[in-house]
Amino acid sequence: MNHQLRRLRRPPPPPRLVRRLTLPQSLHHCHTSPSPPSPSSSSLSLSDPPFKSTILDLIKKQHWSQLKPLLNPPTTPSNFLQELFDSNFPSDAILAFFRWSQLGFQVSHSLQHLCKLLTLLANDKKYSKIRSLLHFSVHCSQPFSISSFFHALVNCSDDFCGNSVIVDMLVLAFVNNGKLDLAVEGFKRAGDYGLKLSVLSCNPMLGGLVKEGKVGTNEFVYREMIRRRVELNLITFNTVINGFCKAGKLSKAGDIVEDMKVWGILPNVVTYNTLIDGFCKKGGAGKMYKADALLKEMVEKGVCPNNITYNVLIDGFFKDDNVVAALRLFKEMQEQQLTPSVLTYNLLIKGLCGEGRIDDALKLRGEMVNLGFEPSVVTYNLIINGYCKKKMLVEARQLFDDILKQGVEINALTFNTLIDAYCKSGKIDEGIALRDLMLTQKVCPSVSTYNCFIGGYFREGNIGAADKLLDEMEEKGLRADLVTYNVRINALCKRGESRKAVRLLDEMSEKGLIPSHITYNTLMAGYCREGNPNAALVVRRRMEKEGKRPNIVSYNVLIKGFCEKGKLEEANAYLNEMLEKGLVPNRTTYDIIREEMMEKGFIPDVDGHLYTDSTKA
DNA sequence: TTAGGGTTAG
Repeated sequence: MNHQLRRLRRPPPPPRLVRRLTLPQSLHHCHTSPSPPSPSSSSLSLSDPPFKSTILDLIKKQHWSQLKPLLNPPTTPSNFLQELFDSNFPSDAILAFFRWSQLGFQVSHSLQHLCKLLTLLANDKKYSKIRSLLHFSVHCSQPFSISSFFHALVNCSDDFCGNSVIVDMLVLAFVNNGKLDLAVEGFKRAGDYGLKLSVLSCNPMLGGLVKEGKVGTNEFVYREMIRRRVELNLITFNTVINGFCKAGKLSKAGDIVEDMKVWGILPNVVTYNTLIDGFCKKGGAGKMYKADALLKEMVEKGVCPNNITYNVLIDGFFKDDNVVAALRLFKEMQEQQLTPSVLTYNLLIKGLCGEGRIDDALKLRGEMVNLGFEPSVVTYNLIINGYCKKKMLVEARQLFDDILKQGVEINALTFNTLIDAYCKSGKIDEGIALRDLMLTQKVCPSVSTYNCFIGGYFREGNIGAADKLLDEMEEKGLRADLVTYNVRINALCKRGESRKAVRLLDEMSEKGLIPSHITYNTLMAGYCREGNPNAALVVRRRMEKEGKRPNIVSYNVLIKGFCEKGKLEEANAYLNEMLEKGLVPNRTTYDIIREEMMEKGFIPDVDGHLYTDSTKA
């Protein structure tokens, strides 16, 4: 211990206590072991062995009330702590005092003291205590800057390994407390100091970055980990692959799979599931073909698909409007002896409801109950939504009342689904009654609840009521979100005030909200409806400047806009551009073409290209 | 210690 302490490069010691610590009278009688200090010694220092062991005993037994009188002015918790350091108290005891004094006296110890304690614990290899101390410090104490932490740490110790462990756990503490920016800053600074971090902190940090959609930082950390020779593991690769997949950067995800090979790490079922999900959700044209090919590849390579593999694919095929393939996979899953979960059934119920096949969805609910699965609130929300989309409001309400009676824990989403359906069918009063029920059921109306009502009032043309709700929402501390703005923009566009609506884009960016495809498409549709497709093109440029490529709906809007203006050449040009970009035309695209262009002699072929009778010949 | 589901907006 002494040897280790000598290795600490200490800053000049703070002045010793002016007054030597004085043992309160009560303490002369209460300590049992070791032998009490002599009654004559009313003034003692922690360097006196008997007094030291008394204090140590009090700390170990957590007899704080007896310790408290020692901390009266001019002694402070901080200089008492310094005494503990100077008197070579064991790290455990110092830690116990540190935490108690922070909680009991609401003091935040200095970074110097924190780092000193951390290095003591590192010397003693008490890593779980370092982890919890840092978690506590990041969670409860005054915020501190990364640079001052590093400064204090290297002043305390030049032990490379110990300091690396401490910083590793500091980064982890930031991640676990949702302070990702600080975690990344700590990671960068560790590189400046040449400290070596591990996957214990880097993997969770990568995971956090994926959740927040920060794909650029995710890639930076990954590359930096390789450069700093951090020993990457399977989880590192899977997490980075997930980051790229979520951002739609599938070829980069593929590059990481190649990196894995270089490292001699084989992709596992998580790797494949992540990639398959990436293709299902962001794969563009032919995505399900590629996803299916990945399923075959994993089987060939001896990686066994699991529940999640099938869930992801079933969801993907439903979203691709391929009900047959989705149901085939459900069957295949059971043939593989894989038991579907509640989630699997929910995906199937969602898919069937989306196709309007409520009866089939209900049959599946029966099947899952027979198999012993308890339908979740998600299951019910899906079925209620299915009824609502088919305008079967009576059935939706009946199911809602039933599950309420059964004691299913319905949530804001359940209410919102039904409220929105009422608002859309002109029964806003019924919606309001439901909101009252929400309050009695102790379910808090959310921003989405307000969005449903605001949309409803706008649809009715009751601008005053909508504006009032917007104010009420803010008063209640609920901040308008992306959908709120989309609803407002849509309302303005429908009233022929697209120019006013465009101004809301600036308000959004002031509030830190990023407009979505829907935002821009709504604006473009607004201008097109006003007979001004060229203004829609200006919106499109703005959208592209913000890094968003037009999607199918964007093209549909433009094609329709130019069609209605009789500018068929332009309409056709946008259709071709859409096909060149690998976007797959949907039903709306065909409808637009049929309605607007077929009478002009154009006919769409199966690829979505247009031809006339003469070109076909 | 990494992968999968529900509402509102085009």
